[in-house]
Amino acid sequence: MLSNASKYAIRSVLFLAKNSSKENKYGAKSISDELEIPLHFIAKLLQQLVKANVISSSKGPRGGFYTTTNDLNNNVCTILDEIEAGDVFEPCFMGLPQCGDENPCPVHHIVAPFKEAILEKFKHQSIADFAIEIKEDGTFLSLKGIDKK
Amino acid sequence: MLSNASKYAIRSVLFLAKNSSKENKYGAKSISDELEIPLHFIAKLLQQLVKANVISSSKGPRGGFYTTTNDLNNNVCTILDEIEAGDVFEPCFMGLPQCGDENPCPVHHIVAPFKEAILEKFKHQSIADFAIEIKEDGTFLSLKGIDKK
DNA sequence: GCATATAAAGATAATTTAGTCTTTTATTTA
DNA sequence: TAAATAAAAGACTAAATTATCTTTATATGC
Repeated sequence: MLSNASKYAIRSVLFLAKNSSKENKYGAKSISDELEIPLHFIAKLLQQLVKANVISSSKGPRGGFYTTTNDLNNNVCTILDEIEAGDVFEPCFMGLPQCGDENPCPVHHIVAPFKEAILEKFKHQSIADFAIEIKEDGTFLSLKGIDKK
Repeated sequence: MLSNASKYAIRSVLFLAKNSSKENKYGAKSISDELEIPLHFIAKLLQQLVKANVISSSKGPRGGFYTTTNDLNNNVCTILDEIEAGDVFEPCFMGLPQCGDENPCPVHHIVAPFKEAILEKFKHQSIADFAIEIKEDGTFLSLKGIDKK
């Protein structure tokens, strides 16, 4: 459903939202290490997100990527709009060109509520709120070094 | 989540399950037309499914693809096992290598129930039952010629 | 001001997925 | 038995996605 690029981008932004500040920046290298994402790939994506004002950056020693309180007003869909070509959630799960409530594919009744739920989160929850939730719930953006049960 | 190949294959098999019989076969061309799938692409997939005993075929005039009652005992996951490399539903929505109930990503609680629901259908409902349900519910495998609302 | 660290930019390469084309083989029917 | 039809098989092409590499620009600290 999401491309690797989108997954990488979302996790990176949420990571910065959770951990960074103007005084505490993260270089592409450390994000790459922390989230186990190919360095040059995530570097590209981060650049793109800076240009789109989703995150911020500064060059030079002690430079890196970070989020401002203003950046945090965005939501996850802002990221997707930047990375993906079209609407990621529009295409029918079974590939029908015009699947919808009126003309449903055989799994529409299962897929539609899921899409709604995820869209609610991605569209209507700010990055800031999402990051707070992640802190509170203790969910993960990386499982580096976590021993699998 | 599903590749085009999988979507094409699933729709084709369900189409045959719903419409075909030993006496009423469908050529690759008519399936391609009916479901609006590239001819040579679906031809390849159908061949693959015949070899895997998911559907049946016969060559020559009045030949084509069809399903036997035995074929119909399969389920959708049988198709996916044939077309896709690994488990389509295993990968985490956010890309975490070991996301699960113990170590959930930030959307695991939304995604997991969906995966369960779709897997229940794809793994535990026979193609036969699925086709019956499609007939009863009037859901669509193709929207060719349906006027969009 | 110089060395260094880091993002920015752009070119290139590799892989996967999607789609097409051609030839061969089997079956049916006249 | 010949002609027609349709699947089977395999080679090939195209496009999208993923990933890498190299160079340039900019800010920092000494």
